Amino acid sequence: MADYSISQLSKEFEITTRTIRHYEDLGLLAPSRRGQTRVYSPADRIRLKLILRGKRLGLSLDDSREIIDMYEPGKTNVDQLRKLIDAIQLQRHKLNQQLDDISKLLQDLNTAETDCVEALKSNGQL
Amino acid sequence: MADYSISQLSKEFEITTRTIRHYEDLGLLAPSRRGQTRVYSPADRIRLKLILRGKRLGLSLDDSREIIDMYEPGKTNVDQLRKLIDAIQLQRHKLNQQLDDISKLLQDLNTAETDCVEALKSNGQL
DNA sequence: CAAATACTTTACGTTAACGTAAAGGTAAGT
DNA sequence: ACTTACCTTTACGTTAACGTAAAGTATTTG
Repeated sequence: MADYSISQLSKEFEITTRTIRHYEDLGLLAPSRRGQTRVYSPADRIRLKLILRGKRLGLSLDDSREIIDMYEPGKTNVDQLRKLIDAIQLQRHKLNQQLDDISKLLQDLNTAETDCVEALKSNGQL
Repeated sequence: MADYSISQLSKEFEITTRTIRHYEDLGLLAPSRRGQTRVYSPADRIRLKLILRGKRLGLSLDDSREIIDMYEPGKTNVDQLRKLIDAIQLQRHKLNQQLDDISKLLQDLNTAETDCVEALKSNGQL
């Protein structure tokens, strides 16, 4: 219990219902149904949260699906586990690259900002 | 001096020349010309670098252009400076959000990885 | 019980960010 | 002079990620 309707989720995460259905079309979500109507479990909600986090990080929906599927149970096959570990390393590498990019950008923003503030000061305008 | 051709840049950054010309079409780059041929200055090269960094962070090309334009000189107008500072704050906010997202994802990856390794160990396969 | 509200599927439209020819100009090497 | 290697513009094609409209079903509310 404590399930969600599609519009509830769309409001909570500020996306359209179309978007949520789109994720289902691509196999990223698989809510159960009550009759014809979609019913989202807390687990479904978490999956959606992960998808949106991936989006903020610039991942494609396909990438997100792969990552999310990493957390799924039933990974009994040894080869699958090895492939998973490889995929994880790769993702970690990408994320560390992003961290680097971000810290550089933040530095640049700081520089730009102090430049602005200085310029304003020297105009006696601040 | 120390200028670049379009193919040099495309090789250095592992993108196609089409991509570079596309950025010019969108007003992100404005190389000079020798005759009809594009000539990229070191400053142009830096701009391209910034664009690609933005891309890795999931920014749109329009977003990147706005950010890049922050670093440009000739920002004498006071109102412009104020707007710039606001834009910088906003970008900083987004980047901090991304930092948060990434650290969470890295945590998840760690968990997933140790789970994998454990599963392999218990199979006597590692 | 009628009207509004929320849900559904189907399907064509749109935007961003390029890909992919096509058709041609220029400059260097042999 | 001919081929090879870059360069150019123009223009239609493609993919991802939805938007948007149409047409219908189901439930809730005045």
